[in-house]
Amino acid sequence: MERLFLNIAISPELYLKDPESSELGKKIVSQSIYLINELGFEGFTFKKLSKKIGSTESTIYRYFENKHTLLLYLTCWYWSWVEYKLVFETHNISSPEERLKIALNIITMPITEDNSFFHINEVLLHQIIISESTKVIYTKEVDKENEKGFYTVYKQIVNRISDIIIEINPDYNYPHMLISSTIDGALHQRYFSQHFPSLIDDKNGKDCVFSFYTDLVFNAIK
Amino acid sequence: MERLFLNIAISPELYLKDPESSELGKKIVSQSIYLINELGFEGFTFKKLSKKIGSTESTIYRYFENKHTLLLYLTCWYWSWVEYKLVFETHNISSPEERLKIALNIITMPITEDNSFFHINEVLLHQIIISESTKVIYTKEVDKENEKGFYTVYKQIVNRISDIIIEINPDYNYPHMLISSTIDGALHQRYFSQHFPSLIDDKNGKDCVFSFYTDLVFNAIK
DNA sequence: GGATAATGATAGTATTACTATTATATTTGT
DNA sequence: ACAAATATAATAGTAATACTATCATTATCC
Repeated sequence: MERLFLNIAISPELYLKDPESSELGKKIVSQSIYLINELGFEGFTFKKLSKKIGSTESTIYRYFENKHTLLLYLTCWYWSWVEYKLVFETHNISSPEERLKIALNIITMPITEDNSFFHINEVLLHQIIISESTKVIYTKEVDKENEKGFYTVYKQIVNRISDIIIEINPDYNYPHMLISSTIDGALHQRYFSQHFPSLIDDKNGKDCVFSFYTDLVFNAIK
Repeated sequence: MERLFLNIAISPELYLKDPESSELGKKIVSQSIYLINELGFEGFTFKKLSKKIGSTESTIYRYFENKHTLLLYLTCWYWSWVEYKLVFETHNISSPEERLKIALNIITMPITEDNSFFHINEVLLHQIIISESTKVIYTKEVDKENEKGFYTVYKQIVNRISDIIIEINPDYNYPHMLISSTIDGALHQRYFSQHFPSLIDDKNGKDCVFSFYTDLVFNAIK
């Protein structure tokens, strides 16, 4: 993908001070990605992050309410980036089957290179989405956070791809469930391939997560 | 399901003292289920649990190393119970298609009644599996815990159902991935139906999670 | 009835997840 | 260039969490 000047817009309710507005803010975000990967979300603290970036705990608290909100910020960034790729790469392609293939590629394939659009390492962010993002949603605060619109980007992605499915087969009954279970399942399968390889069927050389879901989706809707 | 005298065997490495061996132990397990549901796993502490059961923190620590291990114990119990149901209900059924349907029913349908075999409320335990069980597996300790065999029951379930699939269609390439993604996807979709209903396609009266996955699996393997 | 084991009561520690205060830089407007 | 505003650093403090340790008190078991 070529280098572009684009901005990923994140809901201002997710931060106290926009981390994009200062060098320190960008450092908080970029270094948190390394640290969460290294320590896991449970082991990650603002104190450790402040030490890593040579700042203080209280300064980080001026940007983010707490570490949960920071993780939510990162996941929103990720899904906004995925949505951008989705729109960009399916643009001007008339065949809905072709568009669906591209979409499945985007949501199920591993991120292998960091495009360095931003101060954000996309490869490591993807790894956080795989290993830590369920912790954002599985809390007692989901409904409150959902009302605030923090999950709308994710829902938009599901809706966009569902629309392609309905275009291909208007009679298919479960487009949303098919896509949300593909998105989340693909992340889950990547985690499994890292930790429970016996549950992964990868005989052939191809990326089995991608081919499994492509096969699954096209068989389901045809 | 009829009342039976059966024991669910849990790896002794999961506890310091077997909670099944005393009334207090059973109380710890049974009441933890209510409290985790009420507070969420993050809000749940041994201190609060000890207060609820009229005991002390240190006593609970004599049974379980920490709250993570207790949750792991609960999930192992749940999957052992599911495996038991799987074996029992598919027994003596010759048609693999029929057995697959039964298996899909067991892994995707909601638990609506508490059979009271035990001191464990299965309806609430299922809710914990839906809302909290990802937290057991998505930690930095997965590999270590996997080596200790804490996830073998889950893997056995996947293998059992995969075997049925191979019996139906020996050429299907992704039996393990299909089943693990169905098991986890069904839990995920139940959570979504509780918190993100717009992503659930339930036009007809039937249980859409069950019918979605039945449709999906049979189309994938045929 | 004495030994053994289980539980209760209490105390203590390091860490976490913050909040508050003040001092020192840095930026900005004029 | 200089005052005013703002951002950050340094430090301290608090309540809660996740434990560990000790010792007294009850049950139970041979």
